[in-house]
Amino acid sequence: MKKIYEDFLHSNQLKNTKQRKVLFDFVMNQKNHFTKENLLEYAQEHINNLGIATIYRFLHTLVKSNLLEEHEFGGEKLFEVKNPENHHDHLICEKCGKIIEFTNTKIEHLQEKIALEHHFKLLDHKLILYGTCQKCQKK
Amino acid sequence: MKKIYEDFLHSNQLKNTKQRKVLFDFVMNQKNHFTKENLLEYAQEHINNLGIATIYRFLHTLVKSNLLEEHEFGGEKLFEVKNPENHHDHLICEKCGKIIEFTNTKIEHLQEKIALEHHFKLLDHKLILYGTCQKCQKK
DNA sequence: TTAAATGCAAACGATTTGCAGGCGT
DNA sequence: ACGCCTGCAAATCGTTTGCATTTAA
Repeated sequence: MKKIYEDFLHSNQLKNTKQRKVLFDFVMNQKNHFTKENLLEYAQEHINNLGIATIYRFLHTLVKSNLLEEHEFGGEKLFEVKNPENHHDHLICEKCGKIIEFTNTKIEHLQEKIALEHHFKLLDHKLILYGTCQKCQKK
Repeated sequence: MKKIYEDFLHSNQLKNTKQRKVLFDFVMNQKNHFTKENLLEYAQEHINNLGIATIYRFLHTLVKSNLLEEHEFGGEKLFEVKNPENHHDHLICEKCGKIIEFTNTKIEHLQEKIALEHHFKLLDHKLILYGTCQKCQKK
């Protein structure tokens, strides 16, 4: 993962600055979703005067490099490390915001079939289920 | 549809102003997606000095009343008349932006199953397939 | 009559941009 | 040394809000 990133930087004549190193360290260790504030907070503990613009520029870079995925679930944008071998979709509780990840190969196959029927080449998809989790149903 | 809307207005002590009438006329005749600019353009042909704030307030009202659905596909927000009997998902060409609507009951059933497995009560879902349409593949 | 709605402009939050100086290669 | 990168502040974009005035019921 780190290697892919550094190769990406190199092949695009991008420099591995100390800001990017810190930012990438944070991202690489995220198992779940994170916001730009999470990233900013971490970064500012390590680098003085780190500007918000750097955060935005970095996130764009990672999304373009296909190492990060951007979600807009509820209000704020969430980012997540994109791992092709570990694709998943999301089930979200509308009351408490809890996010559950799932995969379903049957649905994925059906998606391919639908794309085919419309002569599309399928590149990506986004499936979000909104509901109420068990705890919130009881309340 | 118009009746549902007027009932909604009445039961919420909302007034059927000339602005809302014009705005609703536009919305009611949309078979596909439209943007707030589409709505604004139409409305300003009929009413002088119609402010953008009125557009936003009207759209909120309709979304709350459950007569409109809001999408955030690519860049700008799209609105669409919400018809429970005609639910559908979207297949989008990433090159030309073409949007195709589809329904697939098998997928819907699988979604219910997934929600059940996680003890969620399923309320809504959003499925978007991104791909390249036939025309754009040839280019 | 009176509560809600409108237009306007100012306020707002998130994101982007231009630029002068700094830093990695 | 060169060109990319950064921090900063100003600019921008979409959207929201406060307020004085108008309008539907």
